[in-house]
Amino acid sequence: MARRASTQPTEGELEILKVLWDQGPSGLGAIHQALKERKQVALTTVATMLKMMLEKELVERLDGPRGYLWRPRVSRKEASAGLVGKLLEHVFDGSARRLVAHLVEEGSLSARECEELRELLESARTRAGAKRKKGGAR
Amino acid sequence: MARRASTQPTEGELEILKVLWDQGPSGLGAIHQALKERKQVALTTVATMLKMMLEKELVERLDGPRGYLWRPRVSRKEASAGLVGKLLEHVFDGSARRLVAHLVEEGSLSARECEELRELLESARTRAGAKRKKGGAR
DNA sequence: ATGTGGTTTCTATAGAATTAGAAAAAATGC
DNA sequence: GCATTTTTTCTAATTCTATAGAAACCACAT
Repeated sequence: MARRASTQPTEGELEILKVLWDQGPSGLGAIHQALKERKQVALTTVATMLKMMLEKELVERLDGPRGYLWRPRVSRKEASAGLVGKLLEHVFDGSARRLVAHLVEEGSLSARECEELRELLESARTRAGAKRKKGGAR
Repeated sequence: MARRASTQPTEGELEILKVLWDQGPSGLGAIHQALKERKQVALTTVATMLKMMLEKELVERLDGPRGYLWRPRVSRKEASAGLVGKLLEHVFDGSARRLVAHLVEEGSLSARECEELRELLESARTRAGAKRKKGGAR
């Protein structure tokens, strides 16, 4: 009668990872400082979350000058893959095309971004079919 | 010492919404049936979730032939917007362009899909700047 | 009218996530 | 060395989510 034993970062954990991705290995204080900008949160809360993330192997600790430095063990890319995958699977029926279409419709892309992406897709198109690592329709 | 009072669908709720979006207003039995295809789950579990979703106003009930018919109160589009928004915000720093770039890099798009998207972006590019509803950089 | 079968409500458990106080431990400043 | 600050650990309350049994409810066929 329980739930998943996820290794995926939760939303809160993601916030911390984002800080670490952005500013590199940081001490508790620095992490707390960065988070406070966006949301009021106690120092010990951050500490507790880091501890949990350590168990989930989302971060590791390095001996730093003052206590530990916390470093992500998952890359932004890896975390993204998991989250995007879930989104695709649950909402867009596995169709990345539909996801992009959604972004376009929602106006999330500026004209310039559309342009950039067209170019990106242009070059990807020629490479696709060869590179192909695992999930064509993930 | 509490948490948000979210109105966002959870993963489980999303599964139910997905069923409702796909097959329209349905009775409990039909929903349960559809869900069972993917995961073993008890009928009462589905019923309880529907009840919670009712409180969150994610669904509404219509008097049907046998009990209620359950109907989504959020469109696929709305739910998508929320989820994609969160993903963008937390992982891609609000850059939809980076999200698409991620999809391309991950090989989530087939050559044909790239082609389709290029066309889609082509036409969007010309319209963008005029239409623009709210979140250019969401 | 009564049993049958699906539906709904009530109740409860348990794990995950979020939050943070208290206190211990460690480093730092003087 | 000792006070101060920072970090870490311990503990715990609260909420959310997922799960489902038990029982009440209701339509309806015979």
